[in-house]
Amino acid sequence: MDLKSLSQRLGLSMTTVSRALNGYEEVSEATRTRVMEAARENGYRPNPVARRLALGRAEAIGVVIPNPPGDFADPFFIELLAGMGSVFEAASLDLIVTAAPEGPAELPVYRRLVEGRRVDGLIVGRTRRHDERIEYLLDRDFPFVVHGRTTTSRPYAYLDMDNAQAFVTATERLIGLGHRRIALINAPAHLAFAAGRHDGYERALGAAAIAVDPSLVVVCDLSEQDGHRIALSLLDLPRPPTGILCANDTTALGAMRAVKSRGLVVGRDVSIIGYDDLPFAGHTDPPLTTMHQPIRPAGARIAEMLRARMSGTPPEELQEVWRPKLLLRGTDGPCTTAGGTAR
Amino acid sequence: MDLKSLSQRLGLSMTTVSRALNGYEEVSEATRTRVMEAARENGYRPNPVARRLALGRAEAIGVVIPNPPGDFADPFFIELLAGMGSVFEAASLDLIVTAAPEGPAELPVYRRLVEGRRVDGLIVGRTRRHDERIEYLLDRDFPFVVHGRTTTSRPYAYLDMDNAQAFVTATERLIGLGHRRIALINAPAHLAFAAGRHDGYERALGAAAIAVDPSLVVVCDLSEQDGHRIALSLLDLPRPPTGILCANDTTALGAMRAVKSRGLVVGRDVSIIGYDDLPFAGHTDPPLTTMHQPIRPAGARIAEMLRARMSGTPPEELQEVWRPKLLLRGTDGPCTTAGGTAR
DNA sequence: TACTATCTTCAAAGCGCTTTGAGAGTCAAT
DNA sequence: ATTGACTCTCAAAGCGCTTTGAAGATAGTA
Repeated sequence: MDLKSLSQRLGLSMTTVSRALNGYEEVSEATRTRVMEAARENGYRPNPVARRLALGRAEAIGVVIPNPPGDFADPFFIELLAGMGSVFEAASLDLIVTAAPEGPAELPVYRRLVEGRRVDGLIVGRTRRHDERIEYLLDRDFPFVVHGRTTTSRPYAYLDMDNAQAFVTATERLIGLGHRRIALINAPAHLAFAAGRHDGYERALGAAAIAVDPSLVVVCDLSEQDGHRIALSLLDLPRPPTGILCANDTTALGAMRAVKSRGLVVGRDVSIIGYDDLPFAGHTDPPLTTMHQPIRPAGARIAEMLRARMSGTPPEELQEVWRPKLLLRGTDGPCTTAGGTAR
Repeated sequence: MDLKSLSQRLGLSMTTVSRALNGYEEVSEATRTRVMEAARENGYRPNPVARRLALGRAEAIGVVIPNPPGDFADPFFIELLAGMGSVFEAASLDLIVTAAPEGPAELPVYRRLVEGRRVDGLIVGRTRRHDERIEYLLDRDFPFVVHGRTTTSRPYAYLDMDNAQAFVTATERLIGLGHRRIALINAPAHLAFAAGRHDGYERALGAAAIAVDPSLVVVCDLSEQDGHRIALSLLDLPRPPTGILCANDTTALGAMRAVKSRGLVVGRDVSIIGYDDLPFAGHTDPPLTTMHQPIRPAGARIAEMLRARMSGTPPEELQEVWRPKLLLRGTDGPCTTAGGTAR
């Protein structure tokens, strides 16, 4: 059933039927209801492709999921997708998902989407401190929303977590528990959120008049293995930390394994705080104290922001920072070591 | 740069340029290279929407991710997406992702994709024993590939894991370690793979002449919580099991927690085997023995199968069953209890 | 030279929708 | 009656591509 046969059946022109269906003023109420009814009865669905051609829009949104070639892709991405999905579905926008590894193959994927007119808007995730994807999109004045933040002089729309605040909170928690030697296992410096976390960590230490010990600040590739390796090296320090802040839950898992393998007890000898609150976090042994962020709502909000951006809202009005919440579970505890050193 | 201006610039008709670009025979080699070159120089990309309208295809594939309203969506789905992504990208097919919870809202999402001509093919996951999505697609003769299997009299394309074989293997492993009281925490019966797993379990027990004890076969909703609850009830049995086979790794996590909370040691007092090999599985304490399946390659293969199906390969030729591998880690061990009972 | 066979190229007709610019019909005011 | 102001409806022109059916150019044969 296409527009033509529907309008013939109704004895109306295609124009009138199309207008009735799309809510134009110039159609009388009577004809409109008549048309709507007939459309429903005949199961008429406008051909989206024809519609797009006429409108000159793609009626689609693009997301590129960053998948490290070897690793598992970040599981939280699917939650973000689910959150966005509901909003786009309601707006009958298609959500086009592509996978690309970080690196030289990444930008071409974005170009294909943008220059090939396959999408009307993009969502950018796993943001880097300097991010050429964002520069590219800004250059072309293409609508997009970033999950995270980057460094650029031009305004852009984003929804970010307050990483600095999160790590102030986490650090303060450990300080409040009596810890003085607190390590930070951070993400690689090129990722945007790493800087904020480092800031928060130093700020909280400063406020408590604790000197920053550079040997306690280390970078990890976000894998469990690397978290394990790095935590071991921290524990082998002459004066090892009694608390460890981790870049994410996966890293925290590795750190826990390291602590246990040294015969120490997590949450007693060494406190650990993660970040993300992945599904497994409540179920480790002991359950992981971590920073929780509402991922699905964030996805939904990002989708709404993108819709606003696409209909002309200036990027300055589309900038939000959400605060993760500290979720106390079992891996943090009072510092039990005199002098603030484990063992 | 559109086809018209490109052909004008070349002094050729749109027909010839279009044909040259799309590899038709009727164009001389000389013109073809001339056209190709000009297209590249001018950065010409055919408008996909116009192309689709003319061709009458959507050039897109649909996937619906099943997201339980409350829970985290299954993390392995993103791996499947990543696997499919590369294949579709190469074929320049768009991958359209929608989220829908299992239930009454699910089929309408499929109908919208199919009847709204938004996709040329679909991938169906989280297959149910009786699956109305599959019946619907078969009724309409719409191309699709199933991840899993279902019960229907009509042939359809699928890639499934050999669940029966997997659970034969897992069960035999425990039997080989001396276990006699082996529990099965299975998935809800309406999910397709549950039956196969139950079969495999019983088959292996039968082969070892061990009677099936119905009180050792229980159903779980696949969450950690439920796995924990059910494992506790198993351990409270008059004659508790010494080995537990779990429907998935998440359930296994819950079971491990239950065992520990009873003061028992996982892998010594009670052996546990999971299924999926999720990223965390190697990093639990002790590391989880589980069944591994190559998810990303499976996604890629499913994508290829769908392309074949869309170009006419009969479904009978597109049916594959892959064998998961048993990954021995630390949660299985010899039965230490005389009489085959824990404690 | 005329005529057919073969190779290249083209103009024009869709694909199914939206939208422009204009034409009918209605009614109150002149 | 005439005019103007609305209200409702329509035919036709795109949107940018593919493809059909036909024609022009070139070469081969009689």
